[in-house]
Amino acid sequence: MNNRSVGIKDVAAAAGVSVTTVSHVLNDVAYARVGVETRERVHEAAQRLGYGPNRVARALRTQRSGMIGFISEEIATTPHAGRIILGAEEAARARGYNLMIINSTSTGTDDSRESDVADLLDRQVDGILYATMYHRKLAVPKNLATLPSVLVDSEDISHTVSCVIPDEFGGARSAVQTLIDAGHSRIGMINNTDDVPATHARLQAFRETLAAAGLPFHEDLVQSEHSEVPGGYEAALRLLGTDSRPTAVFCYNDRMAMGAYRAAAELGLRIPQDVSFVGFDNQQLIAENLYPALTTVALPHYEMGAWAIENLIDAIEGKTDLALMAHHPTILDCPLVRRDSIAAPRQ
Amino acid sequence: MNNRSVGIKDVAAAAGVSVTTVSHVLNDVAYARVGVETRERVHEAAQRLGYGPNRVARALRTQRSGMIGFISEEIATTPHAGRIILGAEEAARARGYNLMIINSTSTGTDDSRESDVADLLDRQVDGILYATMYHRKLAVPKNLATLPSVLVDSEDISHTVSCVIPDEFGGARSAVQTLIDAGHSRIGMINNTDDVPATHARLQAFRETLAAAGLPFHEDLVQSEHSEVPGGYEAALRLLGTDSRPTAVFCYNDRMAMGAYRAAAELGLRIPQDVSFVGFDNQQLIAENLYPALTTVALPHYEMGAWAIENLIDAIEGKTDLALMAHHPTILDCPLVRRDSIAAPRQ
DNA sequence: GGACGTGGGAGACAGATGAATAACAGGTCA
DNA sequence: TGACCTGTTATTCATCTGTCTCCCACGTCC
Repeated sequence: MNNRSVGIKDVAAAAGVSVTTVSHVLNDVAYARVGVETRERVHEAAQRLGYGPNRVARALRTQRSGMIGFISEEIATTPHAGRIILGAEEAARARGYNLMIINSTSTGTDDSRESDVADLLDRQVDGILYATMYHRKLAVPKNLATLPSVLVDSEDISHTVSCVIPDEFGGARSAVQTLIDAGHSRIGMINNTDDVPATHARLQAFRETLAAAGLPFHEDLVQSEHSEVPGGYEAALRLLGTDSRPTAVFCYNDRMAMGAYRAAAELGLRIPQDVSFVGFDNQQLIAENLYPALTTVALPHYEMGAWAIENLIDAIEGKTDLALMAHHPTILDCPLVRRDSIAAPRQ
Repeated sequence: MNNRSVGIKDVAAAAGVSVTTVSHVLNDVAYARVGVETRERVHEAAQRLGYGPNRVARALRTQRSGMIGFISEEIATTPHAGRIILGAEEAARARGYNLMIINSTSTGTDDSRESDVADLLDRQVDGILYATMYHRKLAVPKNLATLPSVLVDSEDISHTVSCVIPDEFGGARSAVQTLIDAGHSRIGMINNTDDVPATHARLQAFRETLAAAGLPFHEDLVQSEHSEVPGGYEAALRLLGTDSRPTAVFCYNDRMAMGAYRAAAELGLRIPQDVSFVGFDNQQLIAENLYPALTTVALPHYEMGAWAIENLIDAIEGKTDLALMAHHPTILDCPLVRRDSIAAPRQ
């Protein structure tokens, strides 16, 4: 189909017109006046030869590469990256853009981060999507602001780059509310110990949602540990290993919930009959495969990737001004994914 | 640092020489003779202005874009994609290349696959890496063979495109051998029902390894199911729910092992005291977090990504001929990752 | 016969690279 | 002493593949 080495010249020769005319016809240039019959000859020739415009040459002339740089931290270590890439890639392709991927390390120096951006700049990308693997506030490379760019899952300390983040608070609220709606009044939380926005927002939502329902908040029903499976296990042991245990637990993430499941099993507690759980992150490998399957809150990674690209392209094409959104992050919903880990408390 | 809109012309003007001279100096062209003092002026000017060559213009002129197309199926659905991307990206960057990512669906038509490739061809990529998410034999898009390309984790039916795949057989052999070495003589296997190379190779390795150790093969100690957690659970119930149960089980993958863990727990069997397990895939989220942590075989996704890029670039730069390797796939090791799910059988 | 409408082409241009060549100092030879 | 050669240093010009801004040719109409 698409033979390499067939250029606009070949099409022009085949159609018996000049390259200018071919360009005009194929790009459907508004001001160009070309006869209907000529247009057909051009289209037919292009089709027959399998002509596709050389995007590199076009980029040089138009100063638009149609490429968007995608910088991601730690691409391989979390499944989240894949969802962001997918959302971004599909959105980009739908509008005729492609993605160039660069993997950055979260341990990199400012200089290395800046040179990652410089790399993309040399490639003449039209915009940059900068993704981090968990929600935090960071100092972006200085040169990032030289073209349209969007931060995914993080906030720019200086508020110069616009960003899109998940609604931690709302997600946590619906998680807790679901437990309340199921009839629970003594609810515990297993939290993270890291000082990141999610830790604080989810705890805050936990407290406020309880308060809104007229339920008391007990300090000792919140146990914090490192946000991995072993941490969840330890925290759950403390939380559930007493007579005054909660009948439901909101876990900081699905990994901690996985640890909590084991703690419950060891304590002889059945899920959800004896204790209900709700997680956060919707890591499918875990949430779908735990037994019983875990009800959890999904992070909108796909949606954030797509949102970022849509707005980036709008900015590139002059339809939006990203600077206007830079001061306040865009917040996307974290929907609850219902599975089987919640039941009414036993009387 | 890197200001956009500073071109070779600006450097030339600043250094008081022609653009050609700047090009010669910065590219360290062998045949160009430029005085030492002039060279210094050029370097100093380039440095001062923060000049970086416009890769698009260079690509047009040299007919080399320095970009490699990366087509992946189902980027988001498995963590494997991330490892391949990471291996590929790091290898590419180390040699001055960048990656353009395209997501393809395994359900796509031949036409859509061909147009994915055409997209990359229009972008003038120097080579293409085509990755699938599980090992199988497939018909590659016809236009893939028009430039250097490598298939990752799959084989080309027609043997025209070279490929790199995991050593399924060797990996399965070391898994089974480890069980034998631990003292087990009655070993079961939980297999997949899909007709893919891994299913057959792993079963074959299972039989041959038992035979090599002088152990008998019992038909009923191999149970097959759909290769997900529920399948593993069902198969394990059949395998372990009898008096003549094996003392160790080799699982087709870590997800099936996860299901098997639950079956063992329900049957009151302790791992590894009553039954040992070994998995396949090394899906960290599962293998590290099951209790006890799962000993398993790692698939060399990172290594396959890196190998593919190295050989692709060698071919692009004329250092290798990929066609020579096309007839036989390159096979990479699947190392065993020891954790805590294997013990000696009880007397 | 000049304005105007229509169909299409010539040539500059984007930012680099590479082959060919100019400019010049110094040396050689008749 | 002038013609010629040589080696060094750097420049000019063409090229890569499209796009885009004029500009031209031709007919027609008042």
